[in-house]
Amino acid sequence: MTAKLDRHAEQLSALGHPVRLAILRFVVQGGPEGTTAGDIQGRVKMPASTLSHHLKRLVDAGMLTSRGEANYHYYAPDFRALRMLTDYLWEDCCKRGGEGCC
Amino acid sequence: MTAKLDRHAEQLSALGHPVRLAILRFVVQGGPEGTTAGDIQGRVKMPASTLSHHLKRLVDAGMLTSRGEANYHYYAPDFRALRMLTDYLWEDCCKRGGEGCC
DNA sequence: CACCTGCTTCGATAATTGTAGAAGTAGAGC
DNA sequence: GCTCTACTTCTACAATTATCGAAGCAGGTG
Repeated sequence: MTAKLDRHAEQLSALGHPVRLAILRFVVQGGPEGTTAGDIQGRVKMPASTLSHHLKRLVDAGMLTSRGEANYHYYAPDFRALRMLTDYLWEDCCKRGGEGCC
Repeated sequence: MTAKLDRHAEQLSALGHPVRLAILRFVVQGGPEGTTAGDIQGRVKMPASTLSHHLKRLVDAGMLTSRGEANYHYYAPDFRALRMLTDYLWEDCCKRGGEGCC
């Protein structure tokens, strides 16, 4: 019970940084095929080491998956995880009274 | 453009802590009337000062609104902000190619 | 008008997170 | 097998965030 909450908090925390949120959106917009680290760097403009740290955080949180192909690294969104996360926020909305909210 | 991203990152960051996520869900489940700080404390079990700090963070991020009535403080969810936030994550999904994801 | 309740604000300390240069690695090409 | 590209990992320092006791404050109540 708490485990699920902690996991979702970790995911939200991973998204709770301007650079990582920009990365996630860019990768989401790029679709299931994935986007290379280089393309992401071209978008967010920062040292590779810093970018890599942020990408690792997103992968660890389960928001992105990564796959290496030749010497490129592709990052793809985990749509299922993202959907579960957004749904979680609305779960049991107003069950303790009230209405007309969701 | 970046302002909106920064704002949403701030909101996600506010939700990215187990205690605050638990608070938000509890308040969301409590409906539009709001939930008192005392009721929230009964749920999350922690010193009042720490709780108050977390509540302030959620209000500052615009996820909750607060209202004082007698000597109780009511916290209510900002459903509009929450909806905009969850929608934002999916905005322009796959517009750079790919399909079958959203 | 003391004084109690229900919370917030202050202040200090501990813990986590962000940043980026330098060094390391895996694969492609000559 | 050297070298270049495309990243990642290491390391260290800076900045932010979390926690909670103590003090403060705005209503109510006797």
